[in-house]
Amino acid sequence: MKNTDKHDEIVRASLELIAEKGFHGVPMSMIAKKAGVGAGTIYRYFNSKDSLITELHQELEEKINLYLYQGYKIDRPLKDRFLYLIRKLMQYFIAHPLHFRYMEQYFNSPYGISLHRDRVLGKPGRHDILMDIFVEGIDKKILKDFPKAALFSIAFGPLISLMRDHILGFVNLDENLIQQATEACWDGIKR
Amino acid sequence: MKNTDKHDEIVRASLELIAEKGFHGVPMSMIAKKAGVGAGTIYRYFNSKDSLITELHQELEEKINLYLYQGYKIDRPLKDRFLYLIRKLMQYFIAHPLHFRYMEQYFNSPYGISLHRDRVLGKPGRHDILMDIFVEGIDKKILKDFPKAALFSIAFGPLISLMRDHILGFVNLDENLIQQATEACWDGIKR
DNA sequence: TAAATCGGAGTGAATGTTCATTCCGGTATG
DNA sequence: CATACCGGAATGAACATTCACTCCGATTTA
Repeated sequence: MKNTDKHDEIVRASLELIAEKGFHGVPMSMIAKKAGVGAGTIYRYFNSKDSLITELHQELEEKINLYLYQGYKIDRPLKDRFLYLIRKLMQYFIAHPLHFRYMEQYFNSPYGISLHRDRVLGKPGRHDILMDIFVEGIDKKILKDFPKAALFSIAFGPLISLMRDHILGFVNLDENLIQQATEACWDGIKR
Repeated sequence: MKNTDKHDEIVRASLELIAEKGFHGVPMSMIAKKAGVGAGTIYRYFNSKDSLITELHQELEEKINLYLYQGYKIDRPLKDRFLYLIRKLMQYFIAHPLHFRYMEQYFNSPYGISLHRDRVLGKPGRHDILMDIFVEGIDKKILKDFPKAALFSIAFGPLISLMRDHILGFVNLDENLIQQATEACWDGIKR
């Protein structure tokens, strides 16, 4: 492979623009301009706008997973592992607000919904450390015996909502708030 | 008085289509077809697609508020009032899934974000029974002393997330789940 | 009362705009 | 000079919106 500068520029520009304006608010021409390339050049690196959107999502998800699993200790108690994960997730998104906005957009789109379906209904082949925790927790009677989707909602609903308000400037997610919120999430799913 | 049949048909068609496909997935021509009117007719009732979207939202919000405040007892204890509200909200959305999907779309759009800003940052002139409960609860030291936006997120994040999964068919929101979820919401915000 | 006229709701083809995508001439690279 | 790579004008499809026209019930006129 050769010069990936342009590829990266396109990705960066897309991320910034889409996170701010949404998928439909950003024409390819705008991405091209911001990336400093010709409109046609984008199509040398991506098949379509759709695949640009999807690939960008995958790229972000990989980055996030990598970050989450750094320092993850499989042998700690369930609660510790859970709190560790959501804490890191919040850290990540506070440090990368554009990533959050992008993922949120994606999640609230047809792409994201089918992805979510695969996750919470447990499509075979998908491996998800969080879902493993849920399964283990239900099994060991530590967590409520709810469908995985419900545990996910109860645990992540408030976090996502808080993150958004933080990034939009409606609240300031300080250490105290994070502490309380993560504890509340745990209390919501524990038996 | 004039005949409002067409107006109502347009509103009904818009609600169904937009709830299912999203704002951008629904051309005006599609709405016209489903409503059984000419494309131009829509513009006799609404100035633009934008105002159709906004007016539909307002209409729904009024309906929902009306329903919520039916039977609301201002003299009950704070906790009871809070639980009453979120319970009724869930009932409403379970009974009207299209309304939920529409409101969710709206909420996750630029329109909704500025509306949310007005709400949680307390734009003067807006009167919101829920925010009153938060203010009173903080004042009486019943609720955590967090910004209103944070209380809102912690209380409603899980509900919205659960509602969505219910409507998409990922979980079944039965009485038990509702009970547990609403209690968890309260526990999340109480001191 | 019957005919003529009016007003305004309703229509949908036409318009103009905004894109995603393509294409081809130019430019760097080897 | 040949090859790979780029740019951005050109293209065509999808849409929101407009407008010249039709239709029909109400109102006026004869």
